[in-house]
Amino acid sequence: MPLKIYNTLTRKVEELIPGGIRKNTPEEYPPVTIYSCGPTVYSYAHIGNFRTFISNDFLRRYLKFRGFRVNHAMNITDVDDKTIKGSQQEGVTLAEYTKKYTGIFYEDLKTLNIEPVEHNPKATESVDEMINILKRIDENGILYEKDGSLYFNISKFPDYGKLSLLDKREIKSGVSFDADEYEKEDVRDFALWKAPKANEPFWETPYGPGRPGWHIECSAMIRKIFGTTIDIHTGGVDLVFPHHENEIAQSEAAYGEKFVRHWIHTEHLLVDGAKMSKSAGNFYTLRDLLARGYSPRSIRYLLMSAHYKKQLNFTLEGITQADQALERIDNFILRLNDRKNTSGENPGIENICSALIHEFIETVDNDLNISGGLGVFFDFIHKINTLISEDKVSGRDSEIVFETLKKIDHVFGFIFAVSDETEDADRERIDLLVNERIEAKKNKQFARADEIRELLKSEGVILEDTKDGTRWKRKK
RNA sequence: GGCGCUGUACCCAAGUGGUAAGGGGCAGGUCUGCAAAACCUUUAUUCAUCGGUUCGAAUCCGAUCGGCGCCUCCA
Repeated sequence: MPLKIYNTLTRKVEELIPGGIRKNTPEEYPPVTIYSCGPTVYSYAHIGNFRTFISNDFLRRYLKFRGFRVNHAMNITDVDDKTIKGSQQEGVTLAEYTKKYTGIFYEDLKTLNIEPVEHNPKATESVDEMINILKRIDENGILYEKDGSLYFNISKFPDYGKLSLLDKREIKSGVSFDADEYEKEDVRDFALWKAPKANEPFWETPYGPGRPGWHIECSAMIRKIFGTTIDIHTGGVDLVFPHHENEIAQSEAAYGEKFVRHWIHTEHLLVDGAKMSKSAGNFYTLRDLLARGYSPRSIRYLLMSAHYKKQLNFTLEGITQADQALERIDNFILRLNDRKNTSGENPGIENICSALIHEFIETVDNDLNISGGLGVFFDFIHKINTLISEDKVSGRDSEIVFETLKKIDHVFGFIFAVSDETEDADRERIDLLVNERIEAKKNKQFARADEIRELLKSEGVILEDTKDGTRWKRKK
């Protein structure tokens, strides 16, 4: 069973064939080249941004889990209207300004347990490659200059519009296509290079000074890192038009070869059923949510748990539900830990574990069906839980289960990766109290036992009396 | 107006021709000194509505109604 993913360009679910030449196993393929449109570092990224980045992270992790090697780049857009404006308002250089928000962005990625990727190119460090592309487009007669800016001539690139089905679109009357204050021959031509304005940073080129148009940044970084056709290009749906359409036009017009094999677009996150916006009061950054006491792990779970091609309606209630799902996983791990010192061996465990891996792959291979994968995973927990209740899981068995959980967590990143669950400083004291309570119960001093239970409860520690003894956990 | 996503139980959410996964919640049960927690069991003759194709449809086709997004910077 091959891994299949929906391709925005062809509008079909297609097998992923890295390098374009079919091989027998994932390991035989060349590394999967992936480019993800990253953030513009002008402010804190919001949770909608992180939905896309988590969906990219899931793709990357799953490919590795399946045995593919990956070579993944995510850019940092560190020059555009917003970053320039922001730096001017704060009275700092563009570089200082973007450095601050780039740092914050990386911190947030780490908080959400999003894996670092192999390359993080910056637009400002890729200007040489942009000039190369400008030259090639110029040589091919598709570039024109007007008032110091350079434009892409859509009429000379017949393939223009194939990603966004532009020929099928009709322009709503009243929508201005000329909103960026630059003169163009055709309203749909787009700026490759923008003439410098007063007090704005600029770079020297053979075509004169100026700064990059937004779209050419990505084309240049992809060329610089990967050189040729890449396997996967990802981004949010809003980037289909015009950003990705323009990337295709530039790169293919410049180099005459296929730009990208698979386009993957993550649908938008809604908040309380509507588009997130500051004016609507439903705009959240990651840090807003953390300040309200929600855990990064729950947020990761929630953002990950729905299929990438469907809009995800984010609610605070949803985080709570995600948190409860995670608690089921945590309780499972606690129960598993309790089996550590039991002896014996249940041959059925190994079968259940390998069945989980097989079913998981079979499910998720179908266009990254994460919800289905979660279903398979919770089924597995249920099966093992039942065996634990029947006393049919030994210490050795539990180790096999743990190994399986670790494998799956390479994809999920929320089973064990719990940065917010550090070693409890009060562990010793709590253990002592718990033991005192066990003694009290033995001696039928129930008043004292209840007193200890209440004391710990007031500190947020929950005791669980099981038939094998008492264990405790922190209330979330 | 065009394009795209979408409508599955109280909430979240899989399932694209073979008879409704999973999580939360609710309700029972087990365990317990009592509780709590945990675990177990149960919870949609039905998939927005209407019609069609088919031996068979949530899944395909047509119509209708509804939610959301994009078409302007945007993950």
